[in-house]
Amino acid sequence: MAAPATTGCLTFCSPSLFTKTTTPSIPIPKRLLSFSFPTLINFHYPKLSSCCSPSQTARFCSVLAVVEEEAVVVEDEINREDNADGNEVKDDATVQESKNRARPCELYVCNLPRSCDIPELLEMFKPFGSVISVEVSKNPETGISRGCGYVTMGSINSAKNAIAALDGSDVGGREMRVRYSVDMTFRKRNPEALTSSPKKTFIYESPYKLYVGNLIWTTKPEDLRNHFCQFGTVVSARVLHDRKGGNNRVFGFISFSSVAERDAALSMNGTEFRGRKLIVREGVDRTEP
DNA sequence: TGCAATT
Repeated sequence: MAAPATTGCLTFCSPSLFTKTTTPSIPIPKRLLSFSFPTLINFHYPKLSSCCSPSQTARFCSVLAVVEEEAVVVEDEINREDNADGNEVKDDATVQESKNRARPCELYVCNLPRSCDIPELLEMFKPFGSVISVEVSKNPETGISRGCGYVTMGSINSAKNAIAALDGSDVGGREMRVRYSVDMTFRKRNPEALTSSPKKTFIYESPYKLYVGNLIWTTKPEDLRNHFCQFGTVVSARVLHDRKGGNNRVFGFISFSSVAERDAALSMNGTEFRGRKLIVREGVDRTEP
């Protein structure tokens, strides 16, 4: 039997996080999740086995987190003691922690070709918003992909868009499935859970939103994002198609991380984008209740 | 290598 791999790579986003995770009591953060920090630090763990139990190591060697732009650690499950008998005894704190594990932007991806790895997955999801993390589940002994993985997006909106665009699409001859990830701790293999959407609605778009009209038919969210990122951090980009009543218009919404960025982007009104004069004005907030 | 898979 091949020895389990002992290397992994985690990307951190702030110095304090880095410091915290390198203390002996909390050797490795289990999860990387959303929201902004300014600094990205790459940190490699050459010897996971020296600070984790074998089972924990096995879990970890199948995970490689790729973090772009923003992230923060919210859990340190790896530090939890293994039960000596191997029995699943969960204390109240553990149960509570799992219940609190709201991951509305995390997607479960399956039916991937075994050859599909993190960079390829990242490329597929990037057009739909900032990608917080990409993981591919692998057999720790063989290192071969299990054909499924997790992609955490930076917003519910980008998660939704990614599902809409990517679920059922062809990846290497297979029909890739993209669903919201669900916590399997309490409801193992519940088929309904596969189609469930997050209970909690967080922020779909930032309040600093603009309407962008008069787009050409082929405009994609990433085109909008690329065009407007010169003004700062694009939180979300959406493109809508309206062909009702003889209309054939394409418009979109773009949101920024600050009012200053939003205001700067207003200057695009009347400018040309792919042969058409853009209409850019303040977006009406129609966030769902 | 696969028709279900959940870190």
